[in-house]
Amino acid sequence: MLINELSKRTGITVHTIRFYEKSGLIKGKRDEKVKSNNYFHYDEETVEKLELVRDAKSIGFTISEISQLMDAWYNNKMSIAQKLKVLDEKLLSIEERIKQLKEMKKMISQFKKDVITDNC
Amino acid sequence: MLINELSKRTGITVHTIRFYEKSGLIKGKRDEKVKSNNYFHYDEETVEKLELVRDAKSIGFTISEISQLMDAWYNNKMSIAQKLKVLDEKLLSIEERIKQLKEMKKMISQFKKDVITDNC
DNA sequence: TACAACATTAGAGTATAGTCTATACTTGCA
DNA sequence: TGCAAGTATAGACTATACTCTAATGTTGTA
Repeated sequence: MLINELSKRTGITVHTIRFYEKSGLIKGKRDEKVKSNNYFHYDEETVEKLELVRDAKSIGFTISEISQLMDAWYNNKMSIAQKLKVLDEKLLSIEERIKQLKEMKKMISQFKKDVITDNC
Repeated sequence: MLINELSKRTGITVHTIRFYEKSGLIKGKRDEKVKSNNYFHYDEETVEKLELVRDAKSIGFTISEISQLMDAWYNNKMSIAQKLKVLDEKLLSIEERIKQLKEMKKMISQFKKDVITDNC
C-alpha cells in the first residue's frame, strides 16, 4: 500500500508517517519494477508498527525508546538475550511509572479530602 | 529564602526555577524594605510547590496541567466545586494512564514469551 | 487530455520544556 | 577594599516531536 492508504489505516497523518520514516521507526520499500516513480510501498507489518508507536507514545514513550522496543520486536539482528534485556528494561520502567501514578493518585485524593474538610 | 537556597533545597537549577517563575508556576516576593536590590524571596510553600512540579513532571504531566493542579490546590480564587472538578479530571487521566500502562505491560510480556518460544 | 489527487524532497516553522550566555548590579567575607 | 559568589533580565540556543510549505513530478479518471 502507498502512504496515503497507510495514513488512512492508522489515523496518522502522511507528514507524521514521513517523519517517523526519517526517524527510522518504519521503512517503506521501493518497487524496482516500476521505473516511472519513486513511491514507497508499505506492508501490514508497518501498520502494526505504527499502531505500536501510537500506543507507546500515548503512555509517554519517546521515539528513541519506541525505536529500541521495535528493534527488540522486529529486528532479527538482535540476540534473544539482547531482546529480553530491552523488554525487561521497558517492563521495569512501566512498573515504575505505574507506582508513581498511584502515588500521585493518593496525593490528589488527599487533596480532595482537604478541599472538602477545609471548606465545610 | 533566596533563589540559590531554593535551588539547593529542591535540586532544581536556578535557571529552571526562573523558567517556572516565568511560566507562572511559582511566585517570589520582593522585599519592600530592602531598596538596594530587587531580589526575589521564596517561602516554604514554594518548596512544596516545586516538589509537586517535580513529581508531576516525572509522571508526564505538562506544565499547563501542573499549573491547573496547583491552582486547584493553592489558589483561593477557585470555588470548591471548581477545585474538585480539576482534581477529579486529573484522577481520571491518571487512571486512564495506569490502564494503558498495564495494557502495554501485557503486550511486552507476550512479546517476551514469543521471543522465547520462537527461538528455543 | 486536462486536472485533481497523490507522491517526493528539502527545508522552514511551531510548541514544549528547558539550558545557557551576556551584561550588569549586589552582597558577603578575607 | 577587593573579589568571588549571588542575583536579575533579556535573549539566544537546544532537543524532541511534530507540522506545514514549496517545488516538482506522477497517476487516475471524467
